[in-house]
Amino acid sequence: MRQTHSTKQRLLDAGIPLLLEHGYHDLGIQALLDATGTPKGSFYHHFRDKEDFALQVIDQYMEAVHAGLDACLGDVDLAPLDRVRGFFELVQKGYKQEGYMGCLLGGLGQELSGVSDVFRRKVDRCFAAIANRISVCLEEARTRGEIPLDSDPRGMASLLVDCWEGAALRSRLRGSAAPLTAMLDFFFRSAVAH
Amino acid sequence: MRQTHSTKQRLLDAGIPLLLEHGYHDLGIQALLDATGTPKGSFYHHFRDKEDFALQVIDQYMEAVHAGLDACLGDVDLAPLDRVRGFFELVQKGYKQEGYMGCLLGGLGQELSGVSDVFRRKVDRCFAAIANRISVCLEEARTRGEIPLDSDPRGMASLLVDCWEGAALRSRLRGSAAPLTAMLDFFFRSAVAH
DNA sequence: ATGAGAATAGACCAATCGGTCTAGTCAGAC
DNA sequence: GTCTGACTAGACCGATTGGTCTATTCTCAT
Repeated sequence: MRQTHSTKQRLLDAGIPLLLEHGYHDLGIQALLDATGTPKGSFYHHFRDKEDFALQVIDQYMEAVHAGLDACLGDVDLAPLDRVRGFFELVQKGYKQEGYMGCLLGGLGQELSGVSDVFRRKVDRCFAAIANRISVCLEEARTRGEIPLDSDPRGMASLLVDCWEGAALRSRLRGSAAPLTAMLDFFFRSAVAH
Repeated sequence: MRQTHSTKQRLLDAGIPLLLEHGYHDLGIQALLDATGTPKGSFYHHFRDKEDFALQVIDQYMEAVHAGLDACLGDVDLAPLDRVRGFFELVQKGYKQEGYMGCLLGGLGQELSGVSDVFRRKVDRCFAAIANRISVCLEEARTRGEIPLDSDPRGMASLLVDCWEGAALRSRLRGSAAPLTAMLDFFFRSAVAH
């Protein structure tokens, strides 16, 4: 395997911003090939088809997300609730760098969930995985008394992810971080005292 | 103009569920034509092109939304906050009837905002219009003391719409109303007492 | 050195895409 | 009746789509 790694990786890396911008159906294989200087034969050597490619791009995206979660949620110097907020602020910085194109999961989820159960379930599992990790932190916040004892960490984590996605869409539409920060402010203020 | 009205209207009516399910790029003109028994000539008589059609479908969708707002927000027998909640519960009923396909604005906004400024701005204006009408009700709630006097009705309304869209996406992914009700419960509980 | 398999390279394919074009049909104005 | 413009009807078009195929080149183990 000569430089299989670099070619396949190059395609996956280019896939994230291209799928973010164009979505699935508007991104032609040829456009991806042109953008990366890859011949078609290579693409179909490394990927079964376009769907396989997009699914692996999602995996690639999720690796970065989990790396962000690792970095933020594991910071024991911070209070649990601040770790969670820190994660979303990190993601927000990423959005800004990409020019506020929102979240790949939200984009592909919206475009494809009506037409493909594979993508629908895949994206849902990704959201559930993120919420799951956040709920651990929220549970710790609960036992520490940072949030009310009768809070529901799992429900709150899922809600947080859902609302974040909505704010990310709006942020994309407006090309601004305002909807994201407004959402975080509201959520964390409400979570502490309800 | 013989039955221009019924043909054009038939296309627009069919466009809402078809665009909801397939999104923009996956909905071929021919599929729309087949679904409605319309010859291609008629389509291009009534619409400049596919984009023009989709934009008019959005207008059609917004008419229903504004009708729902009229019905709910004008109900003076209810407290202002309950009117707002009533609106979203009405929308939620609609989602259920369509099999939880989410919101057309969110779907097209996600798919097309990276690729078309026309759609990006259009969808953003639609969200802003909805939030605007809701903010009037929230302002009334504020002066009546239903929510804290230092609340920001405009910001809250925008936030509510954004988070709703996120919950609608999740509801679509899971084929369930749970994310929608969870979101509403959290928001209205938090809005009252912050 | 050579054989094997991984990877590259791009010509090629049928199908579908959005859109155009011309012909014909229809209702109402005069 | 007949003229006019709105509307229907679908054949047709070039471009592009996702995907296949064969030929070639490269790397590494032996």
